[in-house]
Amino acid sequence: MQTLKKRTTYSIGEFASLVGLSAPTIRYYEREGLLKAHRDSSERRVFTDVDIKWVKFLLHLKGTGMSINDLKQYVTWRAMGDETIPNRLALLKNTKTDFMNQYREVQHHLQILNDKINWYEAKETGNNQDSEAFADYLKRLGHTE
Amino acid sequence: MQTLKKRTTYSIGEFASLVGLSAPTIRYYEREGLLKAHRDSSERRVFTDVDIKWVKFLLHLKGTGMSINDLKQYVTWRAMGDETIPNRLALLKNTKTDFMNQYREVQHHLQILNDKINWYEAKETGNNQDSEAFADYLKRLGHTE
DNA sequence: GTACATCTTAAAGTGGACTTTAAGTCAATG
DNA sequence: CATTGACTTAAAGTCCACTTTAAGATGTAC
Repeated sequence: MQTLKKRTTYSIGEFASLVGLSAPTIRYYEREGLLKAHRDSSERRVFTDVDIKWVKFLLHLKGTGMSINDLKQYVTWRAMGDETIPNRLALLKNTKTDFMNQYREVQHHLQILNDKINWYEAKETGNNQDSEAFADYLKRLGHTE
Repeated sequence: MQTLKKRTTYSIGEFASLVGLSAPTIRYYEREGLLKAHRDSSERRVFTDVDIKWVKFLLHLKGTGMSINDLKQYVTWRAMGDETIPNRLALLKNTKTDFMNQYREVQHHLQILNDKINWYEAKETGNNQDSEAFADYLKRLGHTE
């Protein structure tokens, strides 16, 4: 059973748009050690599909709240081999804990935003009980602060 | 039926810690026009419970993704009276739309973070199918990218 | 063979949201 | 009545994550 691997490579511009970043940002990430590019005969960066997967993974981590510095730490540990798996796991779990806390807060913020939108809409359509104040409206809904 | 209103006032330091900000941040918000403080006989800022409610409300809006500039716009419209309610409503609805889009993205990021944590844990306890690659693991779970 | 897009580097600049500094005022306490 | 701590202002500084600039090299299209 023979497997044909597509051997596609990308310039920094192609690569950048494939992962949704700018070329300067890719260079910046490389300077920070988050990725390393191969080079062609004239020192131009060459990227592969594996690099795409890697950057997309980094962006997922970043999207959960990890800073560039956190990512650097992760990448450093990764380069050190399997004995740093506990470190990486702890970092990811802390990230998750922070994320979940933020998540809860943000849901409360959304609730207030929704309440305010509904309050304005009631006010606009004249459905407001005698121009009820927002604070009283919230109290009536059982939403604090 | 007589109502006793507690007439408590706060210095900037007390106020700041009550709303979870620093005194310089309160001054910064005042400079930006997000709030205005009363002053005592020696020009020191004086805040009330109403101000606390107001700042907390602003922080809820801020927590849904509104920038200081968005808040300034909101406050400006608010000061112009009820004819700007449609403007404010539109601003809040746009904020909500942006928020919901971000929310969905971030949930996907969390999914990948969770998958990676579980993958590491499987790897640690030796429960990994022959050191299955993360990409294959994701594919098996039906999680893209 | 020349124009043009795209790449290369190092270094400086940007935006947002504060934070810090410096120099001074004021009220209360010992 | 001097020290202390909390306040006042304006202006400069900080942090993060990029972005922009400048000056030059290279490969491709006509």
